[in-house]
Amino acid sequence: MKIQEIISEAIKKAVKNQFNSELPRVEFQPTRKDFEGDLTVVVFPMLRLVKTNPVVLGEFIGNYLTENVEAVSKFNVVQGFLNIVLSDSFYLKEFVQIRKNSDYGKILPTENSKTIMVEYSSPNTNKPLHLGHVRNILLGFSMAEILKAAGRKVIKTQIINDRGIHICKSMLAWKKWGNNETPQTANLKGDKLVGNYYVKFDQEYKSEIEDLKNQGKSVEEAKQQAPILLEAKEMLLKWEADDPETVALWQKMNQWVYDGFEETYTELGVDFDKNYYESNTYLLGKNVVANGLEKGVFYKKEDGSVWIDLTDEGLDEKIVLRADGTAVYMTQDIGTAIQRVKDFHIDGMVYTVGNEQDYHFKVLFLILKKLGFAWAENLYHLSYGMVDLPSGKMKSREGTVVDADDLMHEMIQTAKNISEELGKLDEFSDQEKQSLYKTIGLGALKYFILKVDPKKRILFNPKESVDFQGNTAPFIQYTYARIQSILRKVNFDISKEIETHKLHEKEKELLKILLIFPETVQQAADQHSPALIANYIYELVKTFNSFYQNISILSAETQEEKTFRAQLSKETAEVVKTGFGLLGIDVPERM
RNA sequence: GGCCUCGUAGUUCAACGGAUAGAACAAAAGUUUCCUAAACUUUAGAUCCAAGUUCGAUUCUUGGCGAGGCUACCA
Repeated sequence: MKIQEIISEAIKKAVKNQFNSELPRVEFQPTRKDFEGDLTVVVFPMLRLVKTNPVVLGEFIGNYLTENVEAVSKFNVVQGFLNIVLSDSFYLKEFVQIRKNSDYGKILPTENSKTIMVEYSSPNTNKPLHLGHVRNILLGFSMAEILKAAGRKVIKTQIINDRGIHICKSMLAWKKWGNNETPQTANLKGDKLVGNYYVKFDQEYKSEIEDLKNQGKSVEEAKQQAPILLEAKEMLLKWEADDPETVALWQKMNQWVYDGFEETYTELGVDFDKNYYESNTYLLGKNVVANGLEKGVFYKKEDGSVWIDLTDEGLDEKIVLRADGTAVYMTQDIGTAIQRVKDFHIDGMVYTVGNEQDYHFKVLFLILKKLGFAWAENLYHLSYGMVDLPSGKMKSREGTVVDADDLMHEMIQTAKNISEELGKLDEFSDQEKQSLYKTIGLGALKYFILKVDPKKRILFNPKESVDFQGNTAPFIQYTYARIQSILRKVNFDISKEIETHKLHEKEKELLKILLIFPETVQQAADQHSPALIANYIYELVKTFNSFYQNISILSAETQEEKTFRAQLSKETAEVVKTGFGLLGIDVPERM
């Protein structure tokens, strides 16, 4: 049982005996640094039930705890705050438990564990991945890892947006001007190649619009009548009619894109258990709408379109099927969700999608609830803010996007430049250096993005944002590497358990943080926030550095002290590694 | 117009309704015969405004102001 629970039970019992009132719960918080103590009980909330003043009640509880709970060694009361000091032996015992547990911080899934599907990335196949996708991918992947660590079974998925007019645009441009170019002949990643033709289409389209305007057409007319657009629409019809030539081209070009994406995913260190393709799912959901119509969840308008009325929930009416009977985005998402539950028997889903779709997911979840699916209670939209540039909003057509691959290369290059400047890695082989630059550069990128609360927008300055000092991955990685170095030099037996030891202030500080790691993982899972893990790891590392700088292992007076400090260092490194693993960030053994 | 999110040091980020609002970068000062100075230790600096609820509000409610998003029979 956790110490909070033990103390909480004891307090409830004491208050009941003394004042005859039942406390609903006891509130704890870590004691602030300026006061003596480890754990603080807030007495104020109890005063509603127990008529006395906070100091008296605090003293009473404090005395009771010191006498009846072994782990409590002393206490003090400041205003309405009861500060409890826990005994060194309590901490030492807890530490032994941590060391015994090789999966510290993780809960292993059992038969009864919930299965959660995490969707992320979900790209279009007409252009390469960019910075916005990077935030999405990192968040989704990290969330999947955190949920796993919190004892859930996880299936990672992406839905690939592989059909529609936008794909036809790049196909058409390639057909017209591509000269049968391939990624091999062009020596270009497939997604880049296809993306270039999408841009090419847009240029032609714009110039045609200009021509038409000069011929006296209005802007609206020009946009709709541009020959190249009409041609693209025609192509979409052919695709929908299964025209063999069109489908073959579509398959060929999409495959180029998939190969390109795969490279980027591998470089980022993420993967998927299952891919869904929109070309397979875009017809799903129509029969669900029909059923819902029978049940009265939806209603039909005169023109034949089907709607749901959500005005009772403070939302609008929303269309779920067009007048011509074809599906809209919502129809598809309803169908896909149901399909996924069928495929994997999942209990819930996390959708990693930008916050411009907050409304869409609110409606989607509500519809699924109204349709009566039990799992609809466990849907979560992991919504995140835009990634802005100092120059303004990213627009793919205006070339202001930061390409994911370019960005990663730039980060690795920056890591290289800084390392060379400092001359830190001169002894390493070229291969080791390359691998380190990657670990550091990509770590910096991932950490920079994940440490921020997902729902906040990020201002990303490619040049200045990546700092190799302070609250950054390189700082943490460096500390990890240093600990490994310390441990290599320690030549005594650190497997021996320390039973009694007077804890140094710095040791205790570090130990306290180590103890809350499992809680932090659970919280991060519950709140869907990798940022909690990132900030926890930073706090841990900072505390370690202070510990390490102020009390030396080797100059410790007794063998016990040396051993204990080495153990603390080792455990810190383990937790950093585990925590960073949840963020998808590597740690180097040396740097 | 309606709905949603955000607003904290010069900058980038923290803070289950709790004590004197924490860090980092940038600025100023210091610490290396001692396990990696990419470190550590100091100093200075902030809750958009106004009411309300509360023993207590950065946090909750209401009203302003500011930034962004959504408000398609696109996905």
